[in-house]
Amino acid sequence: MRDTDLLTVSEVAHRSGFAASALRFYEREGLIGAQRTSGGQRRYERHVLRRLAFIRAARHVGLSLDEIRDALATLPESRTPNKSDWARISRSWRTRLDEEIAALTALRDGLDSCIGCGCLSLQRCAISNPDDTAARFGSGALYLPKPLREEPAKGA
Amino acid sequence: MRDTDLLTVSEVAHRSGFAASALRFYEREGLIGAQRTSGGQRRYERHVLRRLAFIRAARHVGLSLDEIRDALATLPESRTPNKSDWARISRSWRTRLDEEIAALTALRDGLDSCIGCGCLSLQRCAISNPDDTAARFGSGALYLPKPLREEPAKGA
DNA sequence: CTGCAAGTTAAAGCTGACTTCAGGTCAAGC
DNA sequence: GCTTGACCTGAAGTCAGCTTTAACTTGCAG
Repeated sequence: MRDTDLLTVSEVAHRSGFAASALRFYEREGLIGAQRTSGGQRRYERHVLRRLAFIRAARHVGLSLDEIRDALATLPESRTPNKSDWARISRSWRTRLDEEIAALTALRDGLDSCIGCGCLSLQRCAISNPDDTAARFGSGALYLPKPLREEPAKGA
Repeated sequence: MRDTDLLTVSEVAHRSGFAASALRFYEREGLIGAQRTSGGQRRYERHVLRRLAFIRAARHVGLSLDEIRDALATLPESRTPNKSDWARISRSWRTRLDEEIAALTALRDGLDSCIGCGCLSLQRCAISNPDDTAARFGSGALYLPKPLREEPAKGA
């Protein structure tokens, strides 16, 4: 019973909530690492769970895997990352979320006035104008709660 | 100079801000329609611009093309949609945006406490826990402002 | 030592919202 | 009538973030 402190793929999958295929994908993408048995099977150190927790949190906040990889790369390699490392690395998410909330709030408020006038004018409407500040968008993959996706408001 | 009131693909593309390829795509998907010349080229009626403005606004709010098609299908076919038609159809976006804002705010507040403790625990952290209410996410394609996507906060 | 669940790989597939390409046609100014 | 730019179609490509598949190997309980 040696290597009791190493975890198999299915153990990590179960404890992290990620599918085994996602773990392999993350490894290929350089987000996590793993040791191998003599036979070539993956064996994970326990700290990978914290890394995966970070990845999940970051995905929720809306970071791409590229951004997450960059963030993880700033962790010290010489020692096990501690609480303040994780705190530092996730502190800037605050700003990001604030900005996202502000953008959505601005959109909502613009919508209110648009509903009032019923315009949706390409020239004047802040929401539909492709050149408007509020309309210069990319396709961020922000994760939204299921309810918002599965019960699309009928009638709009 | 007949059919002066009909628009070509490039005119609609320029005035709506959508690429010509997107207009053809939207037509295939049943979101917009077009007349044809004897030679088979598209000629758009002016009201397609309002429809496209609606589509753009809806995309910004985060609706999928499926949802947009459903919404457009509720417009009257017998007459040209008026302001109150467009207002009705976009009113429910308010609720949707409110929910999205609430979800992000909850996430941000949870993040604050997580930064405080530096935990990111799979068992306890509201942000990284895969089973947590706040963590049951789908992959909504909410459009985020470019700045948020192009200047990923360094260090996280 | 055997049986079989769990693991391995590379490669292909999926979703959504489009864009790009190849190969050909149309329309309008001169 | 000719030239040229705008337009046509169907099919394939793109991107992210994974999942699925096929064919094969490992590792551990009995």
